[in-house]
This record gives sequence, structure tokens and C-alpha cells, in this order.
Amino acid sequence: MCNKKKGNYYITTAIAYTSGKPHIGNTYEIVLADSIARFKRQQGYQVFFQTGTDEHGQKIEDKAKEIGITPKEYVDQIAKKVQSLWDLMNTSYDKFIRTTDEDHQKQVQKIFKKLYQQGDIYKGYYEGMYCKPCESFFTISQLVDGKCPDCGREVESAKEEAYFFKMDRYAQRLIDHIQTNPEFIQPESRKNEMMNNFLLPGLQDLCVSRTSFQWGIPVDFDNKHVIYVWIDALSNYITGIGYDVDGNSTEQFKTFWPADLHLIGKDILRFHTIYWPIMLMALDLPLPKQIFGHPWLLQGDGKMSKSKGNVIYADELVEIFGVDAVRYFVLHEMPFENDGVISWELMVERVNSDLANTLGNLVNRTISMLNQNFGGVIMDKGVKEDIDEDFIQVSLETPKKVIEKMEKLRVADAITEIFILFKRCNKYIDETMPWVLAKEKEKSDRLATVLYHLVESIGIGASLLKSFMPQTSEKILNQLGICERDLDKMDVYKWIPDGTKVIDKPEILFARLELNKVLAKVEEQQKKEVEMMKKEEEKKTVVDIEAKSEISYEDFAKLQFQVGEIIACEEVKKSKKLLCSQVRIGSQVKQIVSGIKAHYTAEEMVGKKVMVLVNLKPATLAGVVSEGMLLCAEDENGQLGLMIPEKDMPAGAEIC
RNA sequence: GGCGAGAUAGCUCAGUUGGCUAGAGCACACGGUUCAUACCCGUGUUGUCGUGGGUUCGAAUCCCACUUUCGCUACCA
Repeated sequence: MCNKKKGNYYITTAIAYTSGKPHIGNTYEIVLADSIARFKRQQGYQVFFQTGTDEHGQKIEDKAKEIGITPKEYVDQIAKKVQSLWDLMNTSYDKFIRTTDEDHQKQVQKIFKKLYQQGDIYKGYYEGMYCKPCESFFTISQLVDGKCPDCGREVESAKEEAYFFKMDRYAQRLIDHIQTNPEFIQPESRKNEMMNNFLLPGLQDLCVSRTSFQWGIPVDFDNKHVIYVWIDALSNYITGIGYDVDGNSTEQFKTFWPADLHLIGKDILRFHTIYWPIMLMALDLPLPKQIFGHPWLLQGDGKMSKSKGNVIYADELVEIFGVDAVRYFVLHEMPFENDGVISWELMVERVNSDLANTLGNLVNRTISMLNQNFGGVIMDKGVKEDIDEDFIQVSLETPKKVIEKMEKLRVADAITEIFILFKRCNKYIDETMPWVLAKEKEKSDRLATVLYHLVESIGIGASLLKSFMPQTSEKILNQLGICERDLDKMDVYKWIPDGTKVIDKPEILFARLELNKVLAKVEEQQKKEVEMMKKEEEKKTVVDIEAKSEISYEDFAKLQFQVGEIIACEEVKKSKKLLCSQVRIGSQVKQIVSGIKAHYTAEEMVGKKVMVLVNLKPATLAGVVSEGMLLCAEDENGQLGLMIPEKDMPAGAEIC
């Protein structure tokens, strides 16, 4: 179909961390990447566009624990949310990678091993400050007033075994690369930050493993350790397209690596411009061509915060304004280097002036005039006047300008160029005054020509708009009854065949909005959001169950509870739910079967000291004898938690 | 503390190597127009270009000091 391939283009976004729902600031990145990917495709490149989620780490482990589900269940939920948001924004990614994908994990383990065997990674000690109650390490710079940043208590210095990546081996090569490739780090001002803060003073070795949590990819030759975020997350750019450490990389990898563009937030520039290139050097792979650290989209009045209920999420914006309006806003308002601002007021202003007035109204009035005068049929009668020349000139220049801006990744400027064309169209209508021509029969051919020119130019504009506002572009072309124009066919001003018919009744592309109404809606949405949060909190803290009838003390005294230490535990083979534990109670050991396999693994049961009902009549469950009961608390979702004494108690201690 | 970026019309921002009588869009006012979503077109107002000093024939643009905002400051994913 398309045999004019210009070459390959591999673009990536950062993978989103699955600690929560991404807000509009995070969503900006995927839309920006999407518009670039789509434009490259429009230009005839074979594009591969990758995005995804980063799903490991302490935070995830903690959050999952808090809610009472497994980390995997937790990240499954969030990853789903992220992906559906990306889909809502109509982004055309080719691959959505998750760091919990099996093939990714496998390669990351192999990468780690290879770097270790090569001597790039060595085992050492990670020294820092340790907060006992919080069970976490901090660097000195992280401390608040020399105390734990989480709980404010005293910390003590401590060591943790860890693997480190030797940086100095490649540092000079990287410095040279950055200096000889000025386009490597964009925008350029960020380059200095990296050079001055890190590279020139000398790099410290990077800690690449952890023993303080489990939710990560295990180091396969040293099980205590999990691979820390950097090697895990950054590798997605190569594992996602089929890199293999042993040399069996896919054709896809050979086609697309090195990446043309890593699009990332400016906050993670360090990892992408220093650690990632060094990793690649160690793997003997070429470096990505460009890393672009984009600025942030901030909210006008103060920082977004969940508790204030003023966080703006993409789906809320979309509900009120529609996908393309949101895409337009984030792409157009985001400056190249400095942070941009978003507010409901600004959003309404842009929609009304640019989308409703300039663009929507232009399409609408053009179609109306065609219908009123020519039954909707477009005919080029060739009655040109001098006044047309400049208009045609602008129409033909616009595609060139847009391409030029996109070459420099100046997406906002590219969109501005397109809208300059639409404005010029409106002006052309005033210059030619079609409603005057319509009154004189002998001017009919001139009128047809004018309207033809309009459709031609709008067609150029709409085709150019495709990468940025795909749905709108299509709607306009459909309403005009014309085809999309290829980027390389924009130099001819005679594209539309005579006799093309526009739609009978123009459909409003963007309705004008009243700020008051929008704000009222927003308030409603946010109220709902806050209420939902409250409800969730309540759910979290309180569970009501059906009351049982009162019992006497004698009834209670019949029950004997003791602390039991689980010394061994295995799954009951025949059963889906049961775990069989050997529980030390005083000097004796009881075998107890419990239906908690969905909540605890056999391994993690071992060593726990739990509350046991010891004088329960033995029973046989799934063919296994059970001599008591482990007591659990259950929440409204059926999540179970073992009862464990608040202080360490010896096995056999009576619970009374 | 160190390194870096910014401070330009009511708002959001452009201003390349010094030549600007300082710009654009939005908002505002007036005029025109009526095909169209009270829309479109035109004209216009508003600025000691953060403060003070210096270099220069000439500085928003270069240099110095100050005020102020922000980013990075190494393991947070």
C-alpha cells in the first residue's frame, strides 16, 4: 500500500509508575509522543511507538499491602487504568509494555547477569541511615533535620548488601558523546545540569539491587536481591522490541534500535542521559539518538493535590471538552522549555476562540454557503482574481512550515501554523464577500471558485491537523466530502475533483462553552470525587457484620486461645484454598489446616506467630487432619489478615 | 551552600548573532459585515522589557551587583 517508506522511527515515552492514576500532567507526555508518532507516519516513516508501565518497587509493595491485595493484583488494576486513559486520549501506541511481562523480566535478569560477569556490576555495601520502626534506608540528603523523613524519629547508620554499577568505566565516553552530539539532550539547557552536577564532578557508582523489599525482578544468581528500578525500568526500551542478551534479538530490534527519540519528563533526565547510555555502552549497543526532557503542565492556582480535590485528570477534561479539545490544549499550550499552565478558565478560552470560533465556525459557514448556492457541490470554475494569490500562497506554504516545526519537535508551533491558515481562510471570506457575489447571477462562477478555494485550503489544514486532532481532522474531511491529502502532495492547489459534494447539514465541531456552566460541572465532578474518596476511606476503616446473640463468661471461658509459632507450612495438594501449617504451641506441635492460600503463600507463613484456637475438636479437611484454628480478621472484600500479637510473645503464651 | 534557567501588555507567551518606532494570541473598546456557532474582518488602548549601575553611536538583547520565582544537587520508580 505504502511503498514510499522513508525509514524507521522508534519513539518511546517513559513508562508510567503504577502507584496511582496519572493526572493531566502525566497524560501530556503520551499525547505529545502520539502526535509526533502520527506525524512521522504521515510523513511515510515506519514508526514504532512504545509506552507502558513501571510496576515494581517498595511503594507498590506497600500500597498493595495497605489495601490487602497482592502487588501483582494492584499493578494489574493500575496498569489497566493507565492503558484505558491512553486509549481515551486516542493515542496510537504500538506496544504497551509492562515491567511484569515475563519476557521483559527474563531479559532483565540476563542483562544483570551479563553485566555482573563482565565486571560492570559488583557486590558491595549500600551505606545509609536506617530507621528501625519504618524499616527503611535513607541517604543523608534525604533526612529531615537529621531524622527519618517519614516518622521523624532518630535514625542510625547502617549497611545493606547491594550490587553496584561501576560508572567511571564509561563516564569519559559519555562526556565525549554528549559534547560531540549537541542534539543528544534536549532542550539544551538541561545538558548543563547533567554535566555540571554529575558528569564533570565524577560519577558515583549506582546501586542496582535491593534486599529491603521483594516486589521486583529477582537477581537469579543471588536470591536475596531484587533488581532495583533502573536496570529494570530503563531496559524496557530494548526488551520491548525484542532485544536478547545472547544475540538472538528479533528482526524488530534490529530494525528499530537505536531509538530515535526517548520522550520523558524533565525530572528523570538524569537516568536517561547518564545511566541509560552507560548501560547501553556496557551492553555494547548504540545509544538513542535523542532524549527530550519535556516541561510540566502545571495547574494555575497552586500545585495539584489529591486532598484538595483540585487535581485535574484527563478523563474529567475529556468528559467536558472532548478528546481533541484536550489534545489541542495540552499540545498547543505547552511551551518548548518552560512549564505550561492549565486551568479550567484557560481551557474554556482556548476552546471558544480557537476551536469553536476560528475553526468550527469556518467549516460551518463554508458548508452552508456551498449548500445555499450550489446544492453542496464543489466546482472549480477557474475565475481567479489577484486577491486569491496571497491566500493560495499561504495555503501552500503552511505544510512546509508545519514540517519544519515538527523537525525541531516544536509541536505547539506546528499547530499554531495550521491555525494561522484557518484564520487566513476566514479573512479570505471577508475579502471575497461571497454573500455579495451570490446576489449577482453573472458572478456565480466567481463564487464557485471562491468556495472551491476555501474547501481546498481547509482540506490542507484538516489534513495537517490529522496527527494532532485525529477525530476532528476526519470529521472535517467527511463533512466536506473530501479525502485526506498526503503530506508530499501538498504542493498542488488543485486536489479536489469537481462535483464533490459536501454534507447537507453541517455538524457543529466544537460548541461554544460558558465558563460558569463549565465551572459548575467541574465543581460537581470534584464533589463526587471527594465523596467517593470519603466513602472509600470509610469502607477502609469500618466493617459492619451481623450481630450474634450474647454469651455468658462460662461460654467464653470454654475457648482456649494461645500464641502459635508456624514452624513449617505447605500447600494442601488436593485443595485450592488450604494451607497446612505445623504450629508450635508451648512444647507441642499441632497440625492446622486453614483456608488462606489466597492471602498467604506457604513460605511467608513460616516464622509467623499467630493467634490459635487450640481446643477445637480435630477435623479432617481435604483428607488432612486439622487440630485447631488460626484466627484471622476479614474485611468487606473477603481479604484475610492473621491475628498477630502486638508485642513479640513466646509460642504457647495464653491469650485471655 | 553549589550549578543552572526565568522575570517583557490585564492573562498566556514570542523576541535568533545588540539596530525595535518592543511583538503575537486572548481579553477590552470602537468601526465594518451578516454566509456562519452573538460568528468573522479591520482599527485601537495598555508596557520606565524585575531594580540599579556599566560597555556601546545604539541594549529587552552583552557585562557587574541586587531583588525575586523556579529547576537540578545522586539512588525517590
